[in-house]
Amino acid sequence: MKVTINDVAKLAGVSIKTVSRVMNNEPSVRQDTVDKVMAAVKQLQYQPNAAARNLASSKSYSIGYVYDNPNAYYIIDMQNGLLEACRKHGYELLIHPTNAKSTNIVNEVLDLVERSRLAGLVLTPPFSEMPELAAELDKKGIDFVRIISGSTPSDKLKNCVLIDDFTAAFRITNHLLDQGHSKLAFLCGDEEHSSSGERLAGFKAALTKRGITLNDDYIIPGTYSFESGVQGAQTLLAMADKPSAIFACNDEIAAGALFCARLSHINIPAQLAIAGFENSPFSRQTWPPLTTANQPNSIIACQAAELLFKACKQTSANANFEQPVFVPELLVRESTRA
Amino acid sequence: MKVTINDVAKLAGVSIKTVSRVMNNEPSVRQDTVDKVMAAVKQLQYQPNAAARNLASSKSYSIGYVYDNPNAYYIIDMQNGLLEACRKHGYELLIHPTNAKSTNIVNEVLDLVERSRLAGLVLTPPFSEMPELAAELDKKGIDFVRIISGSTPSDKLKNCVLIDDFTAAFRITNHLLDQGHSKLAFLCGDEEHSSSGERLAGFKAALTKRGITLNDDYIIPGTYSFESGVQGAQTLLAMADKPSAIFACNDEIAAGALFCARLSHINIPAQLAIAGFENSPFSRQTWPPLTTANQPNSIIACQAAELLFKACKQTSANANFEQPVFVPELLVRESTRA
DNA sequence: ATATTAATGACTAGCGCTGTCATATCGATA
DNA sequence: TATCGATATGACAGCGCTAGTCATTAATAT
Repeated sequence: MKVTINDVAKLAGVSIKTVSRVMNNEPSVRQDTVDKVMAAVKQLQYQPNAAARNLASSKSYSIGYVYDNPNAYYIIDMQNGLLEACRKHGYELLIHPTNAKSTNIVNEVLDLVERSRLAGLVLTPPFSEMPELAAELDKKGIDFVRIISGSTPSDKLKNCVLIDDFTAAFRITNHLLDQGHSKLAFLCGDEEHSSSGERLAGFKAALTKRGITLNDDYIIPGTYSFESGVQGAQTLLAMADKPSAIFACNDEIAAGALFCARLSHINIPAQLAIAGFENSPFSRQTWPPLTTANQPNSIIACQAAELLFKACKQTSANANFEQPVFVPELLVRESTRA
Repeated sequence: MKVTINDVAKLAGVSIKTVSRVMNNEPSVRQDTVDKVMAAVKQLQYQPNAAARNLASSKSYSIGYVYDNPNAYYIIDMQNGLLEACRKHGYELLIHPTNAKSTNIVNEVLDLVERSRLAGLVLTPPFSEMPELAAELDKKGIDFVRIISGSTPSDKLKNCVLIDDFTAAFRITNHLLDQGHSKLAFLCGDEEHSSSGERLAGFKAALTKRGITLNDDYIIPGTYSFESGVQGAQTLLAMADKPSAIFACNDEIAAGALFCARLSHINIPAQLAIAGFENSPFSRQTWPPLTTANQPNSIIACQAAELLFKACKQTSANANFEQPVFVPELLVRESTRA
């Protein structure tokens, strides 16, 4: 019934110490010994007792995912990616949704790590973009990986997985320009999310490159929400000189803009092109379907977790982080097709 | 730095065993002793080490949430509700998405419980509707709570939280009838989800009560997906005698139907009324917004977890389960408003 | 064959808590 | 006040594993 390390040792004909060595990937175990042990493990379906392991080694085999994001699809994708990596490496995932704006969020996270004896943390925006959090975690020697908006690996972003929102936004904007639009508006997401800034920067860069003058009035601040999209579009459509295309910072905003356009009996895309970002499931389900950029969230999350596991294994001294960069890919759909 | 039970015992002037008793709410500890200990706990900010607890007691303070549902909003809501209850009771939540159709799902779940030493399980459809799973869990003495579609508490549903889809569907149908419709169609969800059957039953009951003859051709089998809604609506709209209202088994399906209606240039709700179910966030964001029924998922989940914790504490012998029933509430929006 | 290194095992000591069982304390009764 | 049953508390072992220390053996080099 309950298989312990002893049973494995007996079956493999080695000492429990050796089994322990194998289970923990310690060096200086001969390959055929490893094989013998692994065979026994498989035969007995041995699963080390996590509690005992944690207790004895005072570090756990679980990582935490701290998030505060209203987008369910995003979270689920992230979770699934993280879980995939966790399963592969025998870790457990502890999810910790919380309010990013709470005053002592740093302490809350620190508490979480201590209480649950977490081996590490995966942070997504806005947590991945809090310098004071990163600093504190570093100080305490807590391993973590951040998923963050950015295009260029750098020393400051040591333990980061980068999402190149800039380039993706640049491409979406180019697509809009290719459709013959020149009066482009931009609906921003939350200011404190750097993705919003990056996307806006990509948007501006594309205009500049084509020599198109940017109309500052066409840049509408907002948040990553449907309501914000409705409002933003309202503002734009009330202008004497309306834009002919809207680039929304994400699909929710774009869906809001679409909703507003429909209220105003404006034909999409004939009278107004709308593009989103993120490739949420519903971006295919709006009418017309939204042009957007696909962010492979679960793959990104999986990579982030892999990176974290690597980090956990090496001493911080010789830490040598890769910085994978993902460029969301342009998906052209009817909402912008001439 | 690290506070152990010893520190608390010393400060409170009692033995560690007594502290343990207090921490576990065991009876036969005098009130003033409890107070002394709790004061020490508070002063030292003591947090019991979960790993040690698990190891010593061979049962853990985590529960599992097993699910297989494509609906991200649903999952997130459930998770949040479960987490709320977990935090309150000092439990941890282990999420376990998996494929419900895999052949040996029962073993997989059993494995999960054993490997992670789970204290209990929360099951949502379709897992909550697998008699063989429930039987096996019962046999192994594993505590679990099911969230399930049903209206009447009964012995067979001992450890269940019920969602009264029947009544909710009955009310939605009544609303449709009140709008003057008499040619009502129904787009089914997955057959293996009993919610689909319950909702259909409620639909039929409402028609019967009003003495309206049911057109069997108007009942379209399908799955809980947008695509299914598109297809179902296509079938209905291709009929010589089209229905004037569609009741979709959930919002996704309704959104699909909406999409299809738009493709066919059919005006909603003037030419066709469409109602959904679930109150997904996007049901407010379609055009026009969808009439639906609100299922308070996170509250339901929280209740389920509470029930589970109760179950964990009592011996199965004197188990005395409540069976809370939730009736999703009708939300009338533009998609059905005359 | 011998020196040198790499693999492995035997043993021990915990990790921080809970379970068992023995002991101490208490209130009530005779 | 002595006695008893019930209640409250403590001493101690052990959960299953890791990690350290040496001692021992096997593999490789000289």
